[in-house]
Amino acid sequence: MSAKRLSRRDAVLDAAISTLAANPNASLAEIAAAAGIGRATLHRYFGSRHGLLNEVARRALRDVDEAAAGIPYDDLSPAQMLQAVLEAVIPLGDRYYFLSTMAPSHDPEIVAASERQSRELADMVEALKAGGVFASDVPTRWAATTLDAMIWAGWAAVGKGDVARNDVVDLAYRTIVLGLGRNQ
Amino acid sequence: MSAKRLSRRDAVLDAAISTLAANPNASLAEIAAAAGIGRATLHRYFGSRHGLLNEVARRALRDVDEAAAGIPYDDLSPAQMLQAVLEAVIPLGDRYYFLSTMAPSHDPEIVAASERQSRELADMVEALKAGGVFASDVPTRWAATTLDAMIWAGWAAVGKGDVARNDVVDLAYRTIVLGLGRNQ
DNA sequence: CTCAAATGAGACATAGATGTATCATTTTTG
DNA sequence: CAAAAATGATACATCTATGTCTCATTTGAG
Repeated sequence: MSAKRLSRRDAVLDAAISTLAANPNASLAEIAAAAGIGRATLHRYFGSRHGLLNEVARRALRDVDEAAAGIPYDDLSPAQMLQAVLEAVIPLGDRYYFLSTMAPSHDPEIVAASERQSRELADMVEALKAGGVFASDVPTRWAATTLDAMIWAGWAAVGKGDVARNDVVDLAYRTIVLGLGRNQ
Repeated sequence: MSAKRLSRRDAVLDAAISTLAANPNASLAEIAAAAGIGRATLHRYFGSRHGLLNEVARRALRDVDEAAAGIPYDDLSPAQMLQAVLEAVIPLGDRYYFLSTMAPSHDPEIVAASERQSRELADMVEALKAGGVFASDVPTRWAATTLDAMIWAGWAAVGKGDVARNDVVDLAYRTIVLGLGRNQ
């Protein structure tokens, strides 16, 4: 049963992320209802609201890590790498949103992992600059800000129905590459 | 006294927007403390939390309208118009954030005003396309999404200290114009 | 199939937020 | 200055969310 229970846990965490992304004030009762389980079971799984938020944050961090780890960086040009990252990460826009707005900032482990991911994003920006994809005079922090914003905005636009799911990566890619690239 | 009281009301609304932008779950006690007034006075002014959120939304809509109204559209090229809009609106990023995430969606007047502002943004995108600033093959909804995202991201980046206040408009302008522009 | 584990539903106590009322004090108005 | 209005502090009742517990029922393992 442990395997099944694990997958159920994951499903509950998924529902929690969706619900919280739609309404950051969602109560545990709403989250439990969205997950299709009883409120008592939610407490059995995660103890407290704090425990739930903690696990959601860890799950979000892990999802982003796994998506990034699946990219064959060595076989790709810098531009292809950017495209692959967008392809992998835009569907995780709700994770991004959760981490940047309501992640528990008390847990040092979560803070450390968030900072590591920010650092990795900055490293990618530097690589894109070195590879000539981004202009060298664009500040790295601004480029990273823009990437984050496009990832979340792309995900949100799909959710609102403003952009087709199959178009969003190309649109975001084009906007980023031209917007931060060297204007030849 | 009415003038003074009005300005005080405005100051309280300002504090409420700041506090709520930092923490959407902020209690009325926190908001009152941030505004430097007693919790009872907050109730005297706005009745209930719902009433406060309502007034904050109206204030945010009005601020954006006023900022937009101060722009001399007729004397500006399309590109200058975009720059002027960014200059006027990025400092209102917290208003934007509030309106897009926690505005009361029950009040038809607020919903209507929000929709009108979205329409005006879309109209500006069309004007920028017609003026050759934006590429004609960029979907209008995506361009509007990108503008919104850059406004909020720019404001947030200044708040986090990632970008200098005096740089953010130029950075956002460049990123938008190149990102959505015709790649010549 | 049988039994142990897990679950859902509900009761319950508690804590925090909200809304109302009161009163002494301060501020504004005339 | 004197009256009126507004404010802050406080007390109070209420409501909601949270966390714990129990028990009948369901589910899964052996």
